[in-house]
Amino acid sequence: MEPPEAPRRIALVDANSFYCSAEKVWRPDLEHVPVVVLSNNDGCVVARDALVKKLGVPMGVPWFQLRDQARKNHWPIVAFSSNYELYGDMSRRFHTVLAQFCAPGEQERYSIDECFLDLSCHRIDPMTTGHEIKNRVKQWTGLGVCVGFGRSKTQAKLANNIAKKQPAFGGVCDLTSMTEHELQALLETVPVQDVWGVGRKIAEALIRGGITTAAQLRRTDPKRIRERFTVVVERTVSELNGVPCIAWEDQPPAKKQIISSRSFGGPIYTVDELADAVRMHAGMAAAKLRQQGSVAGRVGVFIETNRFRPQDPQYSPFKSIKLPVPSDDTAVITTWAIQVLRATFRPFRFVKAGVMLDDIRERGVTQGSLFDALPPERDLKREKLMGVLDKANDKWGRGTLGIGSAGVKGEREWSMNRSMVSPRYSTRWDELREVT
DNA sequence: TCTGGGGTCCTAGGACCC
DNA sequence: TCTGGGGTCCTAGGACCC
Repeated sequence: MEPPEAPRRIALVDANSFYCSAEKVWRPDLEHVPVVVLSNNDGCVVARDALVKKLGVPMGVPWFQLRDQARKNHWPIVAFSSNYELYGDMSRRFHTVLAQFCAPGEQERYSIDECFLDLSCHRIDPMTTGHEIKNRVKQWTGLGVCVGFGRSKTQAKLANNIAKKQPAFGGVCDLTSMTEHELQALLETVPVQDVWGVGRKIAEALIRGGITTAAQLRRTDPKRIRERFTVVVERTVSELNGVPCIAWEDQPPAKKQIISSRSFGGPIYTVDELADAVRMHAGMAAAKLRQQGSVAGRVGVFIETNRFRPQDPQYSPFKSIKLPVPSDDTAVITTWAIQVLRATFRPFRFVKAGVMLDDIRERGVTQGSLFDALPPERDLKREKLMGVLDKANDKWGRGTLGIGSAGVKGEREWSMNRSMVSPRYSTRWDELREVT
């Protein structure tokens, strides 16, 4: 029999209103002004600061609706177009500070603004360490964070949620030092839909069955949960009980699917204009593919009409095709994508297009066709060309170089609207913050 | 007029094979 | 002419996450 494993202690550090905070760090004049950040195309609200949340603005509202509402109510809301170069750099700083608190394999960069730390092997007082983390991130990056400690990732997420929503905790919540009785009592205060892994549908079903709090979910019979739902929810119950079921991933695994898509700045009606956008997305997706050293075996294309206009005829097909030989070559992927597009196109009023790469595997270990006498030779000339493409787009910005007319910089009907974008303060010399 | 983008995992069901 | 069950692979769709 194996010795029982020592209990784990996992921290989840989560930045508060990350995109808004990343903007406000550079705009101290906006400290007391409500701020939102918009999705691509200035479509929806994807981030709200504390002041906007207090106004009762829900996540995901269309900006044109909020703008009118703000005008009517005299809310001085300031909106920013999304500035991913800025957020990416702020994220890098955030994770770099957190790396100081653990060994390399003990950090999992879960998302742009969330990070798990496995501190099981550190002799720490969680509350003290939690506040140290919070203070140091604030001091070095300007970002506010909350810290949650638990015996599993789900518990750590839950602790973080409590730290965020219950001011009495002061931004740090430690479930690992609580008695069973304290833990269960605290979880009584958490609605079941706040549990990580319980979304809208499952929450509805649970509540119908009389399970309304995290404490109740924790006490359910895993077998019955599995019969009623899936293994995913069963694992959540185990995790709530402090039994880790979700793997630790300190190295980000290679993507199994890569998507590039975007709404257009305005509606598009012709296949040639769609082809232009699809070429751009094929190029973007292929570049991501090369970056992780993979090839794709399937290329798919989707185009969409506007589902918010019920008066319009709707047509939103997705079609994919298996490549004769898996590839990471922009020209190859583009050619097939355009072919798929032309096969599905019908004249409608389109508002969005995208390219999806599937059946992704490591480059170099690909099996050639049975009928190939020799393994397919790698085309060194093409690889060199792709290398130049990637370097140029990396250095001078996306869409500097493309195949054919794809992604040549300039205004088109389908290019994005982002009229309220802030400077890239931290990554471009010519956009540095000026102090006068 | 204007309503995001990019992922993962699981399950069910059909095709196909032995 | 009739009839079976088990296994695998693939795909579509649903649910979740940030």
